[in-house]
Amino acid sequence: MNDSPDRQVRVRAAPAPSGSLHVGNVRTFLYNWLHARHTGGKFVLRIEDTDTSRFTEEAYAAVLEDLKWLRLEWDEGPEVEGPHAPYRQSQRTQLHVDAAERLLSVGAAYRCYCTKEELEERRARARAEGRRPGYDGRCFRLTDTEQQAFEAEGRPSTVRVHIPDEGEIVFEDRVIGPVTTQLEQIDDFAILRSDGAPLYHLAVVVDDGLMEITDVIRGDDLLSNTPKQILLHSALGNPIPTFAHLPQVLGPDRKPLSKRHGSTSIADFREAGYLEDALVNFLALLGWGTAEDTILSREELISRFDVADVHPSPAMFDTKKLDWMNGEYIRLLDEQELTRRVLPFYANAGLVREPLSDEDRQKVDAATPLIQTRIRRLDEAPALVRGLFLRVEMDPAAAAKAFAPEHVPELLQAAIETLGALDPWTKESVEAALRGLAEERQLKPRTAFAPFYVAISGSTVSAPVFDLMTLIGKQECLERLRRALEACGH
RNA sequence: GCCCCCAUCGACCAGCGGCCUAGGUCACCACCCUUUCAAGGUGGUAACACGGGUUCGAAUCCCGUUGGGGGCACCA
Repeated sequence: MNDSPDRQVRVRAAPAPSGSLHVGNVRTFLYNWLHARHTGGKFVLRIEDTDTSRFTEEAYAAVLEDLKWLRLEWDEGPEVEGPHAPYRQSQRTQLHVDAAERLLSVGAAYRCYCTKEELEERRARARAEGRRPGYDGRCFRLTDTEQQAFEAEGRPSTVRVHIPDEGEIVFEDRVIGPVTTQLEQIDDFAILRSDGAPLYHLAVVVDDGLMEITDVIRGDDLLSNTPKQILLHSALGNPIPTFAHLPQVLGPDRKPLSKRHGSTSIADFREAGYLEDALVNFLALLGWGTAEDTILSREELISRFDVADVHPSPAMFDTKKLDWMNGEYIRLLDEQELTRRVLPFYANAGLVREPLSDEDRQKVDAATPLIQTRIRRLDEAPALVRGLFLRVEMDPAAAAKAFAPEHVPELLQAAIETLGALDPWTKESVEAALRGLAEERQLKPRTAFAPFYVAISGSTVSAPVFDLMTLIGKQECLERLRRALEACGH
């Protein structure tokens, strides 16, 4: 637990905006959010957009949109602001540069005049000789006269922090456990580019310090770099935050989840008809969980979550389980809400056009209970009720199978006659009529009704056919049955 | 190459020295229910990577091996 009485928990999410968020990053943000809510702390959103060549305003907007959709609301950050504004790293460079100057003035950092080419060449050589390819610290050993000479010739310089060769740095990671690093493994890394721009580690540490971040929860790709950041924090006189490194989220091939595994962005999942609560529930359980329960509300997640319980081993993103869980959440929705959510999918599939006509409105409402137990994703809904809105083509394979039995033409003919005379046209009367026909012919329901599914829905994967027929109306049903009869070869 | 991290059913989680003949969930299989498809119900298959220790006792602690992942940038 981190409910240390002396300071309120402050965590942050620090996305580099490159478009819609990757689900792996979302899990990291979710854990931060859960930790903040669980401890009654603050969740800060800081956008790490320092590499201006890579980040666009659209990408930035997409990040905020994703977080809002997931309802991972932030207490400080863009739009809501707060005492540590600005919350976009690109607007904080002066702060970072000032910190670098301070490190320079106290001798914790020094200027390095090595060129990129020199460094690359030395790195390549080190690798070839089996040595660690980091910086060898030679500019730290520059004499004053050598340095003045470089300055006089106007040679550009980066700023590096000096790391002692001896000693070790130990920190207690809340998911990994104690982590020890020998200082000889850490090179004098750069904190300012030769054009004066601050580098990642500097920016993170300065901002985490200024924003009084107490608990850093992030991906374990930063685990090996954490000692560097601890060193920087100390050099800057910051309190050292606690760290929790989350293992990677894996794809089905056990490789880190990436675009080549297909959909990985929140936008993709939203468009496929996943519900935000299902995604949150599912992601929360990737790397953390309880023994018995899997469907957990946000409140339950918040009260049970503890970073210390997070698995140190990587977890695979299992779409099958997500689909199941999403289906559970769809069934939890009330009909009105589900209707509201599937409507865009109907429109997108060309079944209806907004604003809805009265007739379509009625059909859309009536369709909801028919699809609710039949879909796992919202985008599966249109296929089940296409026949409700359109005179759909009959699926050739389904038709071939359903119309093959010898009794089918006669059955369809009888149905056309019986239904043609049916009054009133209600679900009960339609069902009774068709069941009657099946019984007279001693047909089992499943074989008897297959032709009707194909005739009305175009397929045997469909919402229940009696409901559809009732909603479609007598005349249209008769039309489709006649069409089916013709397709049988009559 | 060097350093660091990880290792329970196919997947996610439970297990934190005896309650384990290893539990739950997804997936899978079978059966039931059923107008198709689902949903629902019942049951089932299935795992402690390997090898050494420590201990009366190990899935649980330690060490190796193997296998995965990450880091070693004037990227973030």
